[in-house]
Amino acid sequence: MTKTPQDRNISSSFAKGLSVLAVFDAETPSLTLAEIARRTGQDRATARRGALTLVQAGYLRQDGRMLSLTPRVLALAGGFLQANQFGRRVQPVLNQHARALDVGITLCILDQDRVLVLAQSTVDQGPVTHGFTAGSHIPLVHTSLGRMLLAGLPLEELESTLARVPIPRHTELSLTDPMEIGEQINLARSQGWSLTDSEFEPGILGLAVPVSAPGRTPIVVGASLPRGQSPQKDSESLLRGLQVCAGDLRQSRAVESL
Amino acid sequence: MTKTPQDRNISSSFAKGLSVLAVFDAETPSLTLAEIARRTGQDRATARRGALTLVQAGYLRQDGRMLSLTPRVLALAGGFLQANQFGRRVQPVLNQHARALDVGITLCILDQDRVLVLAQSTVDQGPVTHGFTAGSHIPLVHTSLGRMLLAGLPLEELESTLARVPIPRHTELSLTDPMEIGEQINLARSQGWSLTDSEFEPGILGLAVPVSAPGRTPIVVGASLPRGQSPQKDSESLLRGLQVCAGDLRQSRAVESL
DNA sequence: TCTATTGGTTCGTAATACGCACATAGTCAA
DNA sequence: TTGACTATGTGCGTATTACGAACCAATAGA
Repeated sequence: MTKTPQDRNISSSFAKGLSVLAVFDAETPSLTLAEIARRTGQDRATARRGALTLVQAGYLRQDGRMLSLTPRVLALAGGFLQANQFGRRVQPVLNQHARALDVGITLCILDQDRVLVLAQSTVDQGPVTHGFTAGSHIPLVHTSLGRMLLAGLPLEELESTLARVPIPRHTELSLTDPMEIGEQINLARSQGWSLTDSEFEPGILGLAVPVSAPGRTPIVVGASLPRGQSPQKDSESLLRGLQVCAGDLRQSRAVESL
Repeated sequence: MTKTPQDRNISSSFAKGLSVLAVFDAETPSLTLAEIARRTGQDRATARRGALTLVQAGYLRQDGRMLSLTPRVLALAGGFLQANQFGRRVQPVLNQHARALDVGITLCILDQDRVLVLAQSTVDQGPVTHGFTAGSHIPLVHTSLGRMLLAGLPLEELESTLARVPIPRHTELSLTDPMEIGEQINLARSQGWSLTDSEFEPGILGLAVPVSAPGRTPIVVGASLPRGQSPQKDSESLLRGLQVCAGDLRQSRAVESL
């Protein structure tokens, strides 16, 4: 009657618990037990055990019936950031170019069909402030960052991804036809940069260029700027700046093993 | 023969797995299975199951025999940062004051007897660049940030903490007598700021002021500057700047519920 | 008010993770 | 090379563990 050919090397309890920790995202900063159970697809009792374990370990805190993340989760990320010398190698480069170009620069990677912000330069009051930080997720198909990342995928992976991801509609100008989006991605790949115009935020241009070498895990940097009369012209100097920034990052060898 | 009065609400497998994830810190960016087992105090087989589960979940990657964190752990931190609007409320304030004062400003909290960096403004090439980022741990008893944090603890907690933590010796000037350190902490509490001189890095001053209200979970901001002839004088204007910064953070209500 | 949902608890049982043990393969010194 | 040591992978019997249904109490919503 053994019907579960489970991998004895994987701890399913642990995996279930992890998925509890992972349901806390930007949109839902605090959740009830019932919510967690629903989102993880676990039984309420199971989700409760997972959540209580996380509370005991200090990763979650409980205020009444709401559960939310504690600062301790930052320590986990800190391990990654320090291991890759982000503070020493990446952040200074981003800051330097951001200062010179007077824009916020974002470094991103793909993670689970989403764009994950690895690091972001910090310029006072940029024109577009969505409040993204390292660890934030940003839209995939309607941002220059996302499209440039997708352009770095192997073709078959790109196709399956495009077929899989939802295509929301952030603005009137958001492309909704997967074919059109695919073309923009191909364009980005061939020309080596990606420009989006008001597809995520009205009146805002997004510009992104690759950092990683072709064929490797895609990593990109990008920036936003307010749309003027001529998007192409507006972004010309910024494009060159971003390309220099990407070159510096490549040279710093900081993003090679991600 | 039942001898383990275990809490049925806690999943011990999950807790063990979490401790595997937590052993990856700044000093040891990649570990072997045996190392993990040793550090977590778990059986090798147990540690292996935990690690393999983390690999499958995408939080760890395996290169040969070495295991290391993947960028995905950043997403966990992102949940916390976004929930508390760090990108929108905290980072801009830090950046603004950092720019005005021309120093890097660090926002910290206590976590497990360590100083955890919550956020950091990044000024181009500050004098002291340890490469700290959000999620980094910095020394507790020999930095102004750590002492100011300790000064915010209830007295009995402070005592037990001081008795518990190791006291390393970073420089010739590092205080090593717990009593002396305790006095410095008391001084910090009474005067409302903390100054350290070359106790962590030779020739570098550290200055920190509290952000949190007295009695609440301590949160502090601080900065570093090179030591001149007179530490007190050097830091006078910076102290006022940090106090304004702390006031702004208080007003932004961003750090109330940590 | 009534009703639906939630949080908390109990408990029998199936499933699971534990950890010893063994086999193998590197690693370093002598 | 040899030999001692350490690391990794895996099998497996068994005790532990986590599962989830069922139930009650409390809360929220209408």
